Amino acid sequence: MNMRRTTIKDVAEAAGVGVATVSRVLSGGSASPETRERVLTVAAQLDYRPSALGRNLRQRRSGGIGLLVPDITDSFYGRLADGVLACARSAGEPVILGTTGDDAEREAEEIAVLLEQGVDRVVAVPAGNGEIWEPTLRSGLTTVFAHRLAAGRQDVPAVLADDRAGVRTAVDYLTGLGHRRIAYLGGPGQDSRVSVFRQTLGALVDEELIVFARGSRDSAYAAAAGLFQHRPDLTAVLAGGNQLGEAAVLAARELDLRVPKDLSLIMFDDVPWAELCSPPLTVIAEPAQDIGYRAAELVLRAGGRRPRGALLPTELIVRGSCGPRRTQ
Amino acid sequence: MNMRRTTIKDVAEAAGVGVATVSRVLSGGSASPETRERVLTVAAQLDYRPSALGRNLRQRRSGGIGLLVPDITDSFYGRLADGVLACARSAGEPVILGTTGDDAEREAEEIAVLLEQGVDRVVAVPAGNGEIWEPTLRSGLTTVFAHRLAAGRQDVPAVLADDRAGVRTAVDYLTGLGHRRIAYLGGPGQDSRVSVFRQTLGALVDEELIVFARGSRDSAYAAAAGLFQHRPDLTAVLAGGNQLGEAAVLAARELDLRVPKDLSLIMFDDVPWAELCSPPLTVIAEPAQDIGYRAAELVLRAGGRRPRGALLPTELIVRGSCGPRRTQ
DNA sequence: CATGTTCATGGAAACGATTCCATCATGGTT
DNA sequence: AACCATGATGGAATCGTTTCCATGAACATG
Repeated sequence: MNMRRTTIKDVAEAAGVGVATVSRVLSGGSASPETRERVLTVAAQLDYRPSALGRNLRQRRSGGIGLLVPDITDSFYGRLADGVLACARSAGEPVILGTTGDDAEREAEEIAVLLEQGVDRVVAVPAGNGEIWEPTLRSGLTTVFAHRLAAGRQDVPAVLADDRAGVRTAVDYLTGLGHRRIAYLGGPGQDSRVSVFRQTLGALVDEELIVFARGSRDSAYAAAAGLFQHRPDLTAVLAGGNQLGEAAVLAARELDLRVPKDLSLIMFDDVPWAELCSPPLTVIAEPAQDIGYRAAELVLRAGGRRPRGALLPTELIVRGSCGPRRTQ
Repeated sequence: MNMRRTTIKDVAEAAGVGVATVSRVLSGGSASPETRERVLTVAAQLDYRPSALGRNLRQRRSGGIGLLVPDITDSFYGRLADGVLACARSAGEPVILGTTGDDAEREAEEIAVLLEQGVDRVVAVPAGNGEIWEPTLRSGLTTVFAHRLAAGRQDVPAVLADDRAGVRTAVDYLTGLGHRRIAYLGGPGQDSRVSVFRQTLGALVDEELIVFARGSRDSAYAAAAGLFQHRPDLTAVLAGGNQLGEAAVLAARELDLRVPKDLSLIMFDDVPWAELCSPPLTVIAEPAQDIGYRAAELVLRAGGRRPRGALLPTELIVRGSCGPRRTQ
C-alpha cells in the first residue's frame, strides 16, 4: 500500500549510473548513446516519472502557467480559458485557474496565491488598474494580458480583439439604419471601447445613454432595465458582452419592447444561443478561444524577452436583432 | 532587480531564532508567546511568504486541488468549476484545471500531469471507465467524482444531481401531456439516466428513439438532426444537456418543426438562455455550482478518510417548450 | 536533594530533482 | 612519448521548507 514513488535515484541505481547522468539523459543533455538507451529503458521499465516538486524547488519556479479571468461562468471567458488550456496541453504544462470577479482586491489575492505557488507565467484578464501588477511584474513574473489592458500599463504585452473596430462597425451599421439615439451598455474595463463609441458617434453622443454594469448578471439586468425605463426614446443598444446582451434582451422583453421593431440590439461576443434567440441576435464576434491560445503561446514562448502582443479581428455578424429606426 | 525572495532563513536570522521555530510559529506549532510575537512581527516586516515549492517537496504533495471536466466551454461545467473555485479560494488552495473532452485517453494524460505536479486531491467528472482510475486511486490520490460516476467505481465518493428523479419527473410530465413516442438525446456518461428513462417509460420505450452524441456541438447537432429526420413520428424529446438542447432547438428549426406544437422539448440543465429562447425552454435544473462546491468541500475535508458522497435535488422548471401531443 | 516531566528551542536531516565541478578515459596533435 | 582538447560521468551542493531529535531550562514530586 505505502509504496514510495520511484525516484531518479532508483533509476540511477537500476541503470548502474549516477543520478546526474539520468537527469541529463531525461532532460536532453549530453550522454553516450549506449548510456542514454540503457537509462531510457530502465526508466520506462520502472515507469519513472520525474516529480515536478523536486524540479520546481531546484529551479525556483513552478512550471505551470497561471490563468486569471473575471468569471469562468461567462461563455466568453470559458472559451478564452479553453484556448489557454489547449496551448498549455500541447506544451504539457499545467494551468492554475483563478477568478477575480473583476475585483481588484480578489485579483491581488489570486496573484499572491500564484506567486506563492512559484508560478512565473501568467495569462490574465486584468481587473484592477496597472499598479496592482507593479510588484508582480517587478518580481520577474512573465505576464500577458488577454482581452483587455490594465489602465496605465502599456508595457505588458496583450492579446486583444480589435473591438475598437468592432464598435465602429456596429455604430456605423446602426446609424446607417437611421438610428440616432444609440446606447452603450458596458461592463468593467471597457473604457477604450466607449471612447471609440463616443468618437464614432460624434455629435450624436448622449452621455446619459452610456451606462455601466459591474460584473454580475444582476447588475447587468439592473443597468439595462434602468436605461430602458429612464430613456424610452432610445432606439438602439450596443451591449458590451454576452451577459449584458442577455440582460438587454430580458429587460426589453420585460418592458414589452419588441426587438428589432422598437429596439435594435447588437451584442459583443457571438455565443451559441445568439442564434436561438428570437429574433436571432446580431453580434460582433470575438475570437475568444484564439485570444486565449495566442496569449498562452506568447507567455510560453517568451524566453525572458518581452514579446509583442497581437490584435485579432472582430466580425459583425448580421442576424435579426437590428432594424430601421422606428418612426413613432 | 535580481533580489532573492526572502526565505524562512532570513526571518529566522532577523528574529534571532532558528528556522525550526519560525516554521513552527507560522504553521501553528507550539512556541512561547514572546517568541511567537517576535517572529510574526519580523515576518510581517519582511513581507515573508513561505514558498509552496519548498513545503510541497518536503511534504511530498502539492497543496492544490486538481479539477478535471470534459469541456470548460460548456456552461454546466463552467458553473461546476466556479463552485470548486469558490470552495478552494476560501481554503486558499490553488486549482489546477484540465479538460478531458470526454476522452479516456486525454483524461489519462491529464491525470498523469496532475500526479507529476504532486497533486493529491482531485475533483473530476470522469470520462473513461473506472479502470483508468485504478492506479491513480491506489497511489493515494483523494478523488471525488462530480456530476457522474465512472462505470464500475462505486468505491469513489461522488457528488451527483439526482438526475434519475429528474428523468422520472420529465417523462411523467411528457406522458401526462399525452406523449407516447419520446426520444432521449444523450451525451457521454448518461447510461444511468437512460436506464431510468427506459424504466419509467415501460412499455412505451422505443430503442430507436434513444440516441447518443459524443461530446462536441457538431456531434450533438448531427444526432439531433438524424433523430428528427429518421423518426418524424416522435413528439417529444428529452435532451441530456444544454449543448444537446441547443442542438435540438437548432435541428428542429432547420426541419421546420415547431416547438412545442410539433415537438415538445425538455432540456437538462437550466442555462440563462433557456429563458431567452422562443419558446422559453422547459428544463430540469441541476445545481451545477453546488455540485462543484460540495465536491471540493469533500475533497478538502477528507483527511485520508473516504467521505460519503451527496445527491443534490433537481427541479423541473416548466416554461413553454412542452405542449400536448399533436394530433395528426 | 535527586529525579522525572514538560516545555521551548535550534541543529540537521530529509524531500527529489538540477547543475556545478572535478575526474577520467579517449584520441588527436606536436 | 608527452601533451592537450574533448566528452562522458558521478559526487556533492543546492533549492526552501518541515520535522525529527537532542539539549537544556524550569518546575514539580518523591
